[in-house]
Amino acid sequence: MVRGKTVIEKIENTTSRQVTFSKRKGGLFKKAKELGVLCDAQVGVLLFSNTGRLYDYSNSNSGYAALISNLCY
Amino acid sequence: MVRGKTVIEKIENTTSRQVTFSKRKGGLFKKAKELGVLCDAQVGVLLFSNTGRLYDYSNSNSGYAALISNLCY
DNA sequence: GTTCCTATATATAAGTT
DNA sequence: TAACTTATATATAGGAA
Repeated sequence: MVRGKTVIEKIENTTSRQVTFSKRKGGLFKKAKELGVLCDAQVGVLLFSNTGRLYDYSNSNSGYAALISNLCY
Repeated sequence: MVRGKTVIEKIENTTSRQVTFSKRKGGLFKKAKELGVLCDAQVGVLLFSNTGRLYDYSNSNSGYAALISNLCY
């Protein structure tokens, strides 16, 4: 998005990929949080990095479980 | 973010809130998709609007269930 | 409820420390 | 590694249809 337009394809360089993951994870969670507040919505975001690590965000009063529960019933 | 800086608090006007929800939902899903491609990550996003409607995005090969499954085991 | 327009706010790639 | 900088790409508020 900046010094050179970003092409949306897998970043092959491991270091760059991890840096981008960290930055965009922060951006995505921020956007999710804003959407929840602005629109009075329940929001959940799940991420598994390609190293298998889990990251998540939720603004649900009852945590992620409540969101999942809504899915199932 | 444009004609007047947006304050992050609940939008009281119902019409405006729904329009913003629709627009930001699109933006959030797009960001989630980009993160998945750029960083080779599995991504899931769940949204419940305040009218109770469910929206979701996932790039998991096996669908959202696979992401949830990873959470549980 | 969606889609286009466009001025401006925001996110962020690459570089630097 | 992680944090800061900043130029630029991108998202988006408000308006209109």
